Amino acid sequence: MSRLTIKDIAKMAGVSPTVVSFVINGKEGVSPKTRKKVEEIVSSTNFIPNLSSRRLVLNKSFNISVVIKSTSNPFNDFFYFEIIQGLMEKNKEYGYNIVFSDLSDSSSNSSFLPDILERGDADGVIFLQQVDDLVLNSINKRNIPAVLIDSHSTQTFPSIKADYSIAAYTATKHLIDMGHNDIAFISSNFLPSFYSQVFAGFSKALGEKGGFLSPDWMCIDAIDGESAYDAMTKILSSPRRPTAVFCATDMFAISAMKCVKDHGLKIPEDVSFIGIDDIIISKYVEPALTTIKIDKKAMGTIAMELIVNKIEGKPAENIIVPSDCLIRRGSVKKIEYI
Amino acid sequence: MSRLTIKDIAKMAGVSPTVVSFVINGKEGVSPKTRKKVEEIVSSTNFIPNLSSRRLVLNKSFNISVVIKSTSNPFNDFFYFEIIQGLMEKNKEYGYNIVFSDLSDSSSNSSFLPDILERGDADGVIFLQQVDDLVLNSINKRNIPAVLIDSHSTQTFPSIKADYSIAAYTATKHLIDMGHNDIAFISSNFLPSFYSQVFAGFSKALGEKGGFLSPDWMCIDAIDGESAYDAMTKILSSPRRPTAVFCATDMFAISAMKCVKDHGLKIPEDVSFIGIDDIIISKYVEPALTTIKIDKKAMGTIAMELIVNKIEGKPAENIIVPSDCLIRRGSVKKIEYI
DNA sequence: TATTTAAAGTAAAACGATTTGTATGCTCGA
DNA sequence: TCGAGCATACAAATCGTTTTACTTTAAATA
Repeated sequence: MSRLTIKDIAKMAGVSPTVVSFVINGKEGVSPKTRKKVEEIVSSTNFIPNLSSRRLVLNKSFNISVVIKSTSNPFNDFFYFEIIQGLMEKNKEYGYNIVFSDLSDSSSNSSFLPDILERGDADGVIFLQQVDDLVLNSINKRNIPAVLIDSHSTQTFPSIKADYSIAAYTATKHLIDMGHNDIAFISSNFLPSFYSQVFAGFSKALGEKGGFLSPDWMCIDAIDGESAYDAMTKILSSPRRPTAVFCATDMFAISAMKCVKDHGLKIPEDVSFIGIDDIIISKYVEPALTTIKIDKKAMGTIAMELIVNKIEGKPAENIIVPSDCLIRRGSVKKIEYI
Repeated sequence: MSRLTIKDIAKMAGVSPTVVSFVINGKEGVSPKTRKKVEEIVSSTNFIPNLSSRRLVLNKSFNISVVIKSTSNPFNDFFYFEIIQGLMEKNKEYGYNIVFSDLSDSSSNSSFLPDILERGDADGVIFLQQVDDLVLNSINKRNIPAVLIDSHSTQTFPSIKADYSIAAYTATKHLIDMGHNDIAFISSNFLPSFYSQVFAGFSKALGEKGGFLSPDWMCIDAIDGESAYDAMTKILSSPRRPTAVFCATDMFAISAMKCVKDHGLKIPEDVSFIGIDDIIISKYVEPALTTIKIDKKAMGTIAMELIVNKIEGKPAENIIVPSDCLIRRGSVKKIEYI
């Protein structure tokens, strides 16, 4: 027994397929009486119109492609998953298929795009994290509705970003409020936009209080856990030791903390730490990491809204999610001046 | 300018659409000469046949639904993501769309299935983690090819499982080999199959060496981080203290370790710990957790193979992935008997 | 009552592929 | 030379919807 078609329903209701289609799609031109009759049959038979044929005639795939880079470091997985939960939750309102693709699979073709986009099998695409400009160019050429999440791209696409300047400011200010004056800085300059935001926020807070900024304590080229560890080693080898370390990401913070512990120092007694992101691990390291929460789930729900707007031809602006939520945990010591 | 169709290609090649279709699908009945001509035009125009129409005529969605429970605890995210990476990697060979759905969205309908399955818009489905029997019944009724990952269901579906009996045995044996005799046990009995495997492995190892099994140290009803913490509290309050704790999951281990630290005891000097799973966090806690690796990525790639076999009508057996890989880190102390 | 107008319903043509059945041309053997 | 047999190629039907253009029916107007 194969699935019911619209013709079957039409026959059962004693009307033409057109009427059934009208009823299902809530269109005008059907009398209340027949509308009701059709509706009853539709619901009693649990009829759902065949999606393949709708796709064909409407020239719409009902797919939204979500692109990730599986080659990135495992810490990103935490981000991804929270974002994805946001996407899926919001999508319940829309009913698209959320299709995952990995950017690395584009090696097969020449356009740098995942296969699903190449085939024209998605109504829109959401990119998680940083995307290559080559990819975005292809997207532009093909006129595919796209939304970027947390990307520091020069291209103009609707995007959802965190304000890392505010995050860095909030974090640094907290250190200062807790009595710290000698603060080290570990960040990445790999993404210029990210870096300039972080540095702006950091130095603004420091400037307000006339804090001390030692070149020995400035590390701007961390890129992963290892390099953050190395950066911390260098900072510890400088003549003076900072009382606190500001880290542009929780990942940097966790690795740098490990370095400090390996040197036999105590956190936060000897050195305090603060990060940005609030990844899941941060709650479980010893001591738990004080950090600024970046609400990835919210980024997901907003991304879903934006992409659907874009698909439907409505305007889709850039959104910046609040990024000043301080999560106090155990990695920052309050310095009392007696 | 809209996409090329098979008719356009046919016209350009001076043949009928039938021939183009045959060439694209590698079918017999086309002369080498025309085949070559068509192939050239197809590749020079980058022609890709419209998927929607293929779906309609072939009655195939080219979608595989991957079902997760977003309501589960955040630790699961780690599993999920590794599995998903395995799925996607293997899928490069097949070219399906990997579509995510959340089981909790089934509240809208009465069949307990995610919408995509309800609509008949997936050729198969992969369930991550434990699934309700109600759901599986619906799947059975609808004859949807399905594969279960790491599920302890009574129903018969092709599945990919870890052997937690071997894992527990390997873990416990390691503790014994390291000189431990007094070993506590923290597990969940929420899933009977999981529990019986874990206990079998644990007690087998203990039995071989005539180890000591104290009822004070047996906790079988942990369910999450909190309850594992509480279980550990109880164990510590017993008259004698174990030298090591076996935990059925890394999550339990990490929480129980926290409890031990909160009691002012040292790991592994005072108490040793071993877990099962090797989730990402385990590497970052203090001390890093010694554990048995469950290869989630492999489970993903195998799941993809199984579901495609099932879809294509080939046999798909049950697979048990090796579960005896010990990851030695810092949470187990070697007891020297002088 | 005759005529106009709006409302309700339908038949048929799309959408773009696959596939079946048929026609054409060619080679080969008798 | 004729027909059988085979390899190629094609026309047309099909999948299940949506949508356009048209027909019927009923109500409203004069």
